[in-house]
Amino acid sequence: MKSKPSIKDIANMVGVSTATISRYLNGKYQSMSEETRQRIAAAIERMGYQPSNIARSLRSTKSKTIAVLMADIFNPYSMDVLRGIEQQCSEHGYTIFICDAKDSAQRERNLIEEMTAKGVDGFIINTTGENNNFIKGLSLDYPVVLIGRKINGAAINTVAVDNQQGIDLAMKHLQQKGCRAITFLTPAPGNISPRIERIATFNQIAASEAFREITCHCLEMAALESNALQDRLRRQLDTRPQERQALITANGKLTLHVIAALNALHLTPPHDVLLVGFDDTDWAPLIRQPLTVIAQPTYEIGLTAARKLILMLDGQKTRKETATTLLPLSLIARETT
Amino acid sequence: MKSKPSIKDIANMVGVSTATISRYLNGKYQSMSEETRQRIAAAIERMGYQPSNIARSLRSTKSKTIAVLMADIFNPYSMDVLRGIEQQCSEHGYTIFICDAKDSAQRERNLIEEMTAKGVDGFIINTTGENNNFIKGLSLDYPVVLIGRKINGAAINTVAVDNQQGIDLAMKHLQQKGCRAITFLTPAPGNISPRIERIATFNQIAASEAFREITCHCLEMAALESNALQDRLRRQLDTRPQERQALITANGKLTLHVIAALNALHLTPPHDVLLVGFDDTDWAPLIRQPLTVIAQPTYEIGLTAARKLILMLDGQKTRKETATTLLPLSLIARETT
DNA sequence: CTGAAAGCGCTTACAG
DNA sequence: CTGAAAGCGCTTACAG
Repeated sequence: MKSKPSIKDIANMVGVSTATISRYLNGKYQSMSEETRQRIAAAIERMGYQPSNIARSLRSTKSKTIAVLMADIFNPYSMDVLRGIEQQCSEHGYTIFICDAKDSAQRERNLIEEMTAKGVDGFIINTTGENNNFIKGLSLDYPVVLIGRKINGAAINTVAVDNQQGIDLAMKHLQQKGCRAITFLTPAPGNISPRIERIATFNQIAASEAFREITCHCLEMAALESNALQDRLRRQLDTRPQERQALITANGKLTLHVIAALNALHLTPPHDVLLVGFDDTDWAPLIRQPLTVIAQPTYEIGLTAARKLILMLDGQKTRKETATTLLPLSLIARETT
Repeated sequence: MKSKPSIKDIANMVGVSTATISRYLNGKYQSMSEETRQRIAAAIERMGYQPSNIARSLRSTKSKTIAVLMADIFNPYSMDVLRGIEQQCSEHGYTIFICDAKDSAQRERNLIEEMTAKGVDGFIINTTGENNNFIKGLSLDYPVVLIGRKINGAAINTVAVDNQQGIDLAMKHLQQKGCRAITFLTPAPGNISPRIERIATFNQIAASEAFREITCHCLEMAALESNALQDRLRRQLDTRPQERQALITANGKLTLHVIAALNALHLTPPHDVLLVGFDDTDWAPLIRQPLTVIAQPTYEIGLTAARKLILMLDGQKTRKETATTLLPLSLIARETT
């Protein structure tokens, strides 16, 4: 392993000081002669020299890296969001550390500390919802953009989705299809804003005049293991066996489990029960019955979040506009409804 | 943004030199008095001091970071592999840069250079197959572990899967189900070793005595867009309309497209055609007909690769054993066959 | 247009 | 048990 050349080697080779090489590296070509510039270029080329980012970071206290923390990276939602973030960041010369909190608040905190120690320039966070004060504190020291999940009363830039609209879309759709009973299946909301918003909107619409004739239930699913889920679904659907019933599932992962349970119960949408899921996953159109879905603009969420953070990082001023960007959801009607 | 305390601040606070603080940080407790040690601990705690990893990296030329390059990160295979890598790395104090080459050789090269500039300690690479010499060169300067895709004649540690066995599993299974025609659908092999191996094994078994009565075709799919694929499949299946036919798809992404095409053609497995796919994706059991699958031990692949690399990094000697670990595939029979 | 010099925050022989 | 000092590879006023 031949040790890599440093700025000093290049300086010696060209016969100038390291300062000049540094200027070259930073594109300050006006402050050197054309000849010097060309000789430096040649030497760098010949030696295959690459400046050390870590040395640069140490000096400039900018590392050109961003930490991206996801509450659960293996949620299909997260994957697409990451794609958007990645695209935007690499375009602007930022590298990202992708971190998975695995739905653990403790892990989330550790990761944040680890990342500050790594010297990242900023954070994009899809939070577990359990570290609100911690993250508020972080946002005082670092540029932070929140994704999907808001933190109450914090002046933190946020990119989220219009959950009211999403639930509205789903319920109107099902109403139109003649459903007489709608059950909303959601994970326990915890401190997670989109879950809270969706549940609140669901209940609100359920209580509205327009839905007087429709029985609405919100069901928090704790356990996702197959038997419990089957039991729960069977009981729920048996309540009104004669009526046209519908299920709304709050995210892609949950949908997958619900479909498995439905299969096991030999219940086929839309005949036995209508089904609308949040998140347009890649398998949604191909499932036993292609799935009607509330699609999140996942790629755009990631893109927007990254763009915001980069604006904060590169922007002339500390752009403290702290806006919450609300992106729209859309309903894609397929065979399950 | 109050600037973070440095080792100097702690040293001043405690009234010792930075050398002593550094020793403390590196756990060299034997070389300081119990009292000093406790006072340092207290000061660090009080100030919320965190050592700067980038400064440490600069000094020690170890960054405790690993670059993970994936040819295509949005392949379901890649996701699970990453999970295994992540788990193993974080357990050993390594942070990973996840990079997506997006199937571009050029991008792959750029990423590698970028990562060396970032000062990573080693590489885990699922290569595009187009940078063999480049990666061989890299492996001379850095610890490298290859994932899934081998590089010919290179002394590089590799974690791969037993593709011969996988194809064998699939074909025997289909033979047993009474198929008279088997078509293997694969992306163009390029320089990608598992594709080459699977195609070779397929042809080899097809030519064997045991398969004399079975018509076997290997079909390289260039375009995945729906119409072209439908046409191609229709033509292939129309060849022998009277016989029991089967399809083997070479990876999860391809499977998804094939299923979509089959749906469009109103062909339902296993009635109209049997279907075995490589990769046990999360949607595989839930598809219109739960999918028979050759499952890769994806998580284990990632885990093993990371473990190998860490052994090279942390190991006392440069363990140049350069073994290729071959992991077994398994067949999960579901409703499509 | 260019260089000398200080310094970013650590680590590590060396000396005591 | 502890410190002074050099140095990792850069950048950046400052001076010319």
